Amino acid sequence: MSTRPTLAAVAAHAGVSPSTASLAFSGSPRVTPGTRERVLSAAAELGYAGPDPLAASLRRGRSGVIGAFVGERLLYAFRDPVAIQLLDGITEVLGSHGVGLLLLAGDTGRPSTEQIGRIPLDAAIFATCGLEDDPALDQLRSRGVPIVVVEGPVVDGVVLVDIDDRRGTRDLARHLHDLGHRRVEILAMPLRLDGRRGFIDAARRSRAHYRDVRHRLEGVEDVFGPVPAFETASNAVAEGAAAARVLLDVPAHRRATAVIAQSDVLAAGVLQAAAALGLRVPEDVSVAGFDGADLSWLGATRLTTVVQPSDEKGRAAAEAAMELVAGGHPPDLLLPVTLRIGTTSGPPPS
Amino acid sequence: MSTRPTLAAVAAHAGVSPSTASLAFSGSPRVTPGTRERVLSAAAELGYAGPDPLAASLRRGRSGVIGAFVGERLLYAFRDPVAIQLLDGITEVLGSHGVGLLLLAGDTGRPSTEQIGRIPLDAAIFATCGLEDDPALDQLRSRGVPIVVVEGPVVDGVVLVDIDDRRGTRDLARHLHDLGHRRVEILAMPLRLDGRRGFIDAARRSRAHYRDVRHRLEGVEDVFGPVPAFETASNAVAEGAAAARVLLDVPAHRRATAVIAQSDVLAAGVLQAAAALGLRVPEDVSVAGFDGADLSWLGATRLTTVVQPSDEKGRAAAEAAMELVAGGHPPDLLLPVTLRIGTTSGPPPS
DNA sequence: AACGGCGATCGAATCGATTCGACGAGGAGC
DNA sequence: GCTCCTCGTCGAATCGATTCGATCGCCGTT
Repeated sequence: MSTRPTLAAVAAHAGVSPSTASLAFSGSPRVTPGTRERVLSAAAELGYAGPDPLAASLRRGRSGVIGAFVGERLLYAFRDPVAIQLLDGITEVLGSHGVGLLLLAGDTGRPSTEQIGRIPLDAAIFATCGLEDDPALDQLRSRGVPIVVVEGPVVDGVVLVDIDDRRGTRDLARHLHDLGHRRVEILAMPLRLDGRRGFIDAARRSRAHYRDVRHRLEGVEDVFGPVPAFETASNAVAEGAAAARVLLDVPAHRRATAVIAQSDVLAAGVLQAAAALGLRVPEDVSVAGFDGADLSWLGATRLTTVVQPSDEKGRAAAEAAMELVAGGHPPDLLLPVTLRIGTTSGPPPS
Repeated sequence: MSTRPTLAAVAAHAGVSPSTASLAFSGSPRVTPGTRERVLSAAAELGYAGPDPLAASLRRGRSGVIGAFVGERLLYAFRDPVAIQLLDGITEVLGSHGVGLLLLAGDTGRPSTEQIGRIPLDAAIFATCGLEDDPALDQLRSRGVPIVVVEGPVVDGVVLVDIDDRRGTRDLARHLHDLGHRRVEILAMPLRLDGRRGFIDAARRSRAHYRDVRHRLEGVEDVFGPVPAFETASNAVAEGAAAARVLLDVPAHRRATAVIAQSDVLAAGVLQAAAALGLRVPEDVSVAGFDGADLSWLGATRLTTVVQPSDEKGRAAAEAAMELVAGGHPPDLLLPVTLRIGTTSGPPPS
């Protein structure tokens, strides 16, 4: 009893050949109901729970597992509402195909490199990590694993699922400009994960690791021209609040009339900081975000933001991955975003 | 070029046998540095990225993948700070072993049942789902996949990682009792996922799906005896707030002097509702939670709660799983919890 | 010089299923 | 009644690496 029965054993017990037994388990119509029945009951007698997935995978050349790389540490990704919706969209599609989602920490050195070599992946989705030079990406490519990248770099042979970050922020900036704002500041997500905070200069900007962050800067500049941008160390409410205290705690005549946060999470921090400083939103300062995340805990306040289809992004990425696995050539995708005007933007103080 | 090179091809190219090539790749000390070098450069020439994980897995009998079942839908699990910390603890340990984490939606019918049969798992961790009668559990057991259950049922041959829910709530209840409270109410997490809300009666309670919820009821009753308990439909802030409005929006003489929420998330909802109703905490009503989650967005308020080591729970579960895979027999585990008294509990109004 | 020992390399079996082409029997058509 | 076709079943090759035990050669020893 130390060893589990194999398909061959079941076949022998049922008095059929292994091939027939295999057909029976795969539910092929080429096998007689009676025979199938015999095989199944033989399996039941022997306590055989079905073909070994490992062996089947080897033969088929597919493991039924798709890897998702989420930034740096999983914990951070889990805290990001957008990443979560993205993952949810991915699992939704993969689940319906009977494919499992393997979580991998991207943007990091040793562990994942080793993992990638040992874990059978049918395809990989780079979900929320910059990767201009990710070793994991190269390794997977040389292994021939199909890859889908969400908001990542344009790489040959890799399917890209993107959203129109630049256009979205441009629309948002125009909205603020139309309201009369002329002095705005940007609260930026990290350009790379080195824990740095502070105003972004040209040198720093050129070392940006994340494409979406850059695009969201550019969108604002399309309307306002050069604008001061303050980089946060991570995309978190507390980070946004801390940065906003720096930006807003200055005399009114030098204060920006609008703060454009690059994410709703950061914007929530700005709202918190503004309240703490006794500034009214939008009377004293307008606040805008990006993502269209669920911020119901803000109460009656509805954030002016750019809504992106996070879950749709996940579904699209997963579907592209499935198509790649099937041997297809899905096209790159650019998903639209829409401006949603809430209660946090208004005319600048006169 | 349509087909990738195999280890055998590399071996031939390097002028060694496949076995030696394999040894070279696995970094065995039994192979001469010179030979290894020759094999590696042959691999580089042929564009061979290393042994196929699928084939290696079959031979080894291990896939390097461990499955984590999280309740119902991943999206909900992702919203739960405890579940997230748990997953983070799991990934931390698995990552250090070079093992991947496969996310699976438990507590659901079709898709996972099918997935389980097709995906090679070395072990499974049931993370946050009740499963008195989960078909996935049975299926995995009959397949011989080692299983670790976090706060799940006691099943023969399954390792249990648990926390002392009952003792924790008991300590908390005693704290409130010592303060003078005599009329308390419980705000409970769902007993099962059928979307039901309302006071829990005996019939409902007997159909409970989740053990931790039951234990947290019992802990309170150990001190106060029978106590009204209001069940929420899901563990979310908004749910807690909605339920708290029902519990608190009554004349003061009929109102509970303390609300014991079964999670910090629910407790946050209670605080929200109390504020909306104009009730001061803890002067008008004391509020307590469970988990010790990060609620820094509450500001200065520090919730009285029972702190559980969520990440430690994850690490312990993952380590137990690794030990099972290695053929060991890790013991069941009961992790301690500690009462943390914050600013939300005080004497009852006189 | 012969022998023993040791370490590097090789052969061959194995992991467990899938699948393609072949084969045989039974039924339909002429 | 004979042939042809079809449907169900079987054999055997294959997926790609790992690993145990055997082999072969080299070096040190007496």
